[in-house]
Amino acid sequence: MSETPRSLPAKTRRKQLIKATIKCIAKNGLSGTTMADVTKLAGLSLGIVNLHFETKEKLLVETLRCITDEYRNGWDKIFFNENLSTEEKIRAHVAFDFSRAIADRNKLAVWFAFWGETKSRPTYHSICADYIDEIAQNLTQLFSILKNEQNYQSVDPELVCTCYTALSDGLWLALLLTPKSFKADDAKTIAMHYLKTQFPNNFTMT
Amino acid sequence: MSETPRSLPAKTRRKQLIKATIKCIAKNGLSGTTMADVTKLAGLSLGIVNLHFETKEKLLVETLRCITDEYRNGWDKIFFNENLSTEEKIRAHVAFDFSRAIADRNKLAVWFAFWGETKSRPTYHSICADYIDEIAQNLTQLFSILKNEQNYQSVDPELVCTCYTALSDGLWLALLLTPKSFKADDAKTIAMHYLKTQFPNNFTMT
DNA sequence: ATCACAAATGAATAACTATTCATTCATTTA
DNA sequence: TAAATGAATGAATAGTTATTCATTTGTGAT
Repeated sequence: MSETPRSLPAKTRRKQLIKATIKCIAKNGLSGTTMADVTKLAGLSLGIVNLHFETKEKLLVETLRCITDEYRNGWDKIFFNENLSTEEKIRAHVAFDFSRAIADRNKLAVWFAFWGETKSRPTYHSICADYIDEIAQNLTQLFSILKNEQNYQSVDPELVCTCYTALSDGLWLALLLTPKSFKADDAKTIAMHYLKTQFPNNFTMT
Repeated sequence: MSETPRSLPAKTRRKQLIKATIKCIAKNGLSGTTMADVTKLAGLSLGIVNLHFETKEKLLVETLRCITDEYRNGWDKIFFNENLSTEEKIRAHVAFDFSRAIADRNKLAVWFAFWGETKSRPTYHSICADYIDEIAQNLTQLFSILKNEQNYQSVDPELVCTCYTALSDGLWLALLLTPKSFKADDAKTIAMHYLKTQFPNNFTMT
């Protein structure tokens, strides 16, 4: 019998509850997410969240941290991969932004749910501010290196970074709001279209 | 004495309550917005929302409709202004997107709060889907006209519209998340930077 | 087998919040 | 000026939901 054991390592349980929270936020919104919903979705008992996270608020914070960490880790793997050229790293970054794992509609709903609350919740805000800054620095650096390697005269790496990042966030919104007519591949095409305008020698050919 | 009269036309009261709701969502988030907060912010009594909107949910829906209408109306004024050239209309659109009235941080918080819930609330979703479609059609048309007027060979108006729209949404997010280091003027610069890549003859000079 | 321990349960509780509606109050009408 | 009207009030109510904790249950040690 491979029944789920009643007792499980704390880390596994926490992960299980966070996964249920993501599903629940996507399904009911942040304001409609209750402890009863989350625990039912996880197939566990009502009291379990308080056992593993103390409060609902802490569960939510850990959920946000989970998806920001996932994004940051994926991005680090690309940035610090010695086998990739600068161009390949940028390509990999775009592919990552619109991959199954990241551009998943449930997770997108969670991102936007928390973004909508950053103004009122300093904790959410600082978790977001953290990774945003780190990734902006790394991405700017990649654009800067590519500019020098390939002698692009008029490119402003910092501006291109801000522009690409905003574009990517906005494309995520389109994936969330109009999933029927707009797919991850369309988003990727548009992101590459922008990069082509800045680095025609690198991103024009497939 | 110019005290606020105790009794006021229903429309005025409704507007007053919607304004308070916007402030409240910005201050406390959608999940932290209570009837008590909204009415206190409006300087009115607890029961008044139910008197004018029946339920909290209906107040929220009208709040969303209020900001989408404001956006749509502003945009219509530009699009149907016979005194503006196509280029001027596009310029005016960018200026509008990052104007005081639209790129206001309270209102941005409201946009994102509702976007974060569209997946779970069909009503919110359909209100958004509505205006998105209309504006996309109009904006695509402007790009298409400009392309033909000025003989831009390789421009794809629909793609440019999707790209500009996503970029603009993403820049709004940046204004919401990093208000200290990123201002409306920076956002405008970046939006124009993108348009320059597509229509260098029109948007390169100030 | 038995015991001891830790994890999990879920009924009960406490806290919160939307909604109701009898009453108050300002304005208008006669 | 008095009566009628209906907008506004806010205490009371009803419903919802986070949290607690006494009890149950599975697991590993002896």
